[in-house]
Amino acid sequence: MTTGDQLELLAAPEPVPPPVLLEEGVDERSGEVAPVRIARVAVDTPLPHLDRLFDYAVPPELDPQPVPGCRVKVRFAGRATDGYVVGLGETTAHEGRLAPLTKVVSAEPVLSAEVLGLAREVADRWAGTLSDVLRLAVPPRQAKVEARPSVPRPDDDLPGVDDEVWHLWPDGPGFLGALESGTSPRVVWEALPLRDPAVAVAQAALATLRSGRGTVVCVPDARELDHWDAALTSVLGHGRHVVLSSGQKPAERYRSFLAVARGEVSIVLGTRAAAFAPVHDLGLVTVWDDGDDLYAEPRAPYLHAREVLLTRAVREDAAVLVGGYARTAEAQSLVGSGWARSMRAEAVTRRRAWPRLDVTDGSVAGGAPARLPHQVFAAVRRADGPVLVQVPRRGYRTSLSCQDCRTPARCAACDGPLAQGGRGATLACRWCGTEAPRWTCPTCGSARLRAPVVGQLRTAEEYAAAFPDRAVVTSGGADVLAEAPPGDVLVLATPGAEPRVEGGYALVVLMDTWLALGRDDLRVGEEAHRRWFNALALARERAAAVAVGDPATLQGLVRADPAGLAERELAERAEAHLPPVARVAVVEAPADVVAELASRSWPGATEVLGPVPVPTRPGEPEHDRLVLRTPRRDGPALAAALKDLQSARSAAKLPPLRVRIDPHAF
DNA sequence: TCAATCCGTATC
DNA sequence: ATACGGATTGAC
Repeated sequence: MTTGDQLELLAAPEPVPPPVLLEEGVDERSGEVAPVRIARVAVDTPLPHLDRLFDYAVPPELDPQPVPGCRVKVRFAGRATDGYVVGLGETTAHEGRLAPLTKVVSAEPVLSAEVLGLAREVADRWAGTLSDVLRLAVPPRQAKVEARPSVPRPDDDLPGVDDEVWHLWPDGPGFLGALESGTSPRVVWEALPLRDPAVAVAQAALATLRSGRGTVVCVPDARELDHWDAALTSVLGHGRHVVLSSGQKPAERYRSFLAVARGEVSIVLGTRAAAFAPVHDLGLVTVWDDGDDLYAEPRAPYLHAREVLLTRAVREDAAVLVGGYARTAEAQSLVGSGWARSMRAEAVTRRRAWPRLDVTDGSVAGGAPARLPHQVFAAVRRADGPVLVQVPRRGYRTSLSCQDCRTPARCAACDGPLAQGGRGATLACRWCGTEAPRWTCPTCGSARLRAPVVGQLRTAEEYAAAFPDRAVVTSGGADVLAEAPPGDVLVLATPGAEPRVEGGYALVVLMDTWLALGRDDLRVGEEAHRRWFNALALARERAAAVAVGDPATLQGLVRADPAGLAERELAERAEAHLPPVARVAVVEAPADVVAELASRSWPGATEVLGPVPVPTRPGEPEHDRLVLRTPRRDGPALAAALKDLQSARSAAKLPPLRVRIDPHAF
């Protein structure tokens, strides 16, 4: 070999080693060479820079032997660590010595290839780690449950699909037919009072089951879960679905999970973590009331169950049903892009289904109790049957708005909420920090600002005194009622805590609607309308409804037009460059770290807003917040950049940053 | 010249 | 956390 050749070799880039057979064992009897079995393992480590697969040697004497998807113990960085085998083979790209699997915890394959792929995609989308996502996707093991598998089997024949409940929607029966024939339509569904959405979804799950495919149904909370569980049982009979929720006891939850993982049951009803349920041959994913913030995971990587389900539907070619009385801008964007179809009833049906809504200002007249508008007083006196009064909770985070027309005060630079006393005592944007010393209202030109009035919570005693012929019950806070007693009851409930009542309410009252609009996150309007529609949906047919507030801001509610409202909301988000039209990443960390991040260059057309101080409770360390905003197409690149950042930090033993992609609120 | 020790880095 | 490799230090 000449000197020149050697130099060339030295200058050449590091050669990528081909996968090699590392070690060989010789069978003593035959003398044949037996290759060493290698397990590829997803190791449970919180460190982003170690978020990849590692290979381990499988000792031949290990009992039981590993299978793909099973839980194992391995020695990782010197300590015993949990992991999942994601594959078995005979080659590795690792150049060093392989450590052996320490133990196969159980031969139960709890992590399917589908869920692994989903978890990887989800982790990347939210700049998080596979481990963090797998912790949500696979519940903790319960050995006793594994040993004694016991889910009741259905004891009757599969019923036929009954599309009666879907007749209110012209496309409804066709949708069920498509599911039953094995195709995968995608629908954003505007539900209506008068038909139980849980029964309608149960029929959709049944149609899907009759095509040989499974369904995941997500609902926001335990109260809905109970109702939907009963509805699914009424349609499907016993043993055809399981409930999977974080509220269950560990053994109960794991029993449901195992029944699904083993393919014994293929319809899953649950809260947000059920989005990962390992249903075999997935045919349909459904999410009810996707605007509920309970779908947003409060821990890293702060993912959203609706987005997980949509991702999953694409990966597994499943049908999609995003339903609610109200409609989110996110759901509307699926329609706007043509990805999903909007399913609504005709106008005449919608008018018949929703209660007729009168809007009254807050004027109080003689005869009514203190602070109770006389139109509300009169309507309650007139009502023949149960009455629901939705009372906004006090203590909402309030932002500033116009003194004269109540338009929220927004930042001229980024459309974020203005607040007093962020940095110093000047008026400044809570997102980007831009100061607005001379604010004027873009709607009416007024220069006067006000903090929205936080209304007095009317006490049950006041109502009881005003309506002596009615039993007054309350629901809210720690005491949430699922079902109100029948009869001439008057129910006072905070938004989201409204109980159902047998036969539906004769009257629904929405008190002080402007209070709900005084919050300052990006979903003010959407969230307020969602809660109003959900309350109105508890009314019986031809019920009355009264809203206390400004008729101009309640037009969409009066017209009972959730899709129209969602379209407007989406247009506003587009104009303000907010999700789901744009993608944002909200990063929180100590001020010096955030300052350095603010000066970096970020992928594509990413804008940097801030930093601004995060409002902190006493005793908490002070942090700054940076908002990175980017066109949707650059979302993956931004997430990758943030993941790289987290990796670099964890490799340097620095604490992780709090990174939230498209958070529900910030 | 060699071994003990320190430091940074990878973690199979 | 622990283990390893390379660099550094210090005794002979």
